[in-house]
Amino acid sequence: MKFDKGLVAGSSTLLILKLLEKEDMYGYQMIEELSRRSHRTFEMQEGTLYPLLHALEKGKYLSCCQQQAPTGRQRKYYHLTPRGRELLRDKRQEWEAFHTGVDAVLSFS
Amino acid sequence: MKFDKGLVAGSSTLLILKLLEKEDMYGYQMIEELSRRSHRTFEMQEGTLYPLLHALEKGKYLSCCQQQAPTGRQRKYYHLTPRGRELLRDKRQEWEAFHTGVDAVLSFS
DNA sequence: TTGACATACCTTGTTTCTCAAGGTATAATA
DNA sequence: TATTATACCTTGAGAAACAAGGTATGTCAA
Repeated sequence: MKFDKGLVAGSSTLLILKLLEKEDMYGYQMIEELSRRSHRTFEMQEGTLYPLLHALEKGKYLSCCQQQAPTGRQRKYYHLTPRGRELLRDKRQEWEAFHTGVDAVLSFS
Repeated sequence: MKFDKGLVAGSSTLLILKLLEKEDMYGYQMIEELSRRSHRTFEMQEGTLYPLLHALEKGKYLSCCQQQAPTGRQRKYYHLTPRGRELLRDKRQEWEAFHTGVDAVLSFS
């Protein structure tokens, strides 16, 4: 689905961090998983994901290690650092507050 | 509260249209009302609101008429057009879908 | 009366972010 | 052999918030 660019922008970090909460993943896999878990609601573009991953790595929220896949191809697996877990918690709270605020306005009559 | 710029961006149009659903308002009043109805969650900046109002007016989603306030001061009251009501409905649906998608990803375990 | 504050409108410049579009390279498949 | 899927990446255009600045009027206390 096509969303307002803004909504996507505000949530992409949260969504990616959440994906990595339980297991390490590589970029291509994240796009697949995000689509799957959201029931095809979110189809993140590569041009959105890769710069975001690089920024998160630079900020020490993610660490990265290159591994050989069973197929023989090279993959970059990203891992959530403790610092990244904190950010996930913060972003989650931010989302809750935001979501509550919007619904309060929408339900006003 | 301070939010990720993106989330604000994605919802500002929806929130403003919703404010005007039941009554006409002027810019300054919208900022107050939005803050009140969201329980101080959203403090929209004037630099965000005024360009947005102008864009919505240009797109015929809002109409505007200047009126003299009881205080003697000039105010620009904005009114939701039928076209604006359609946009409100669409933006509302977009928000529902988005919100459902995010929660689906966040509740995945 | 004068200074501060609230009301009410507006614009500019910076920054940040998505995404379309393009690129590279390898493995699998037809 | 050609195409598709996988897997990574960058560039450039466009959109939008917001800090910071501006103008002007009305109210109110010292």
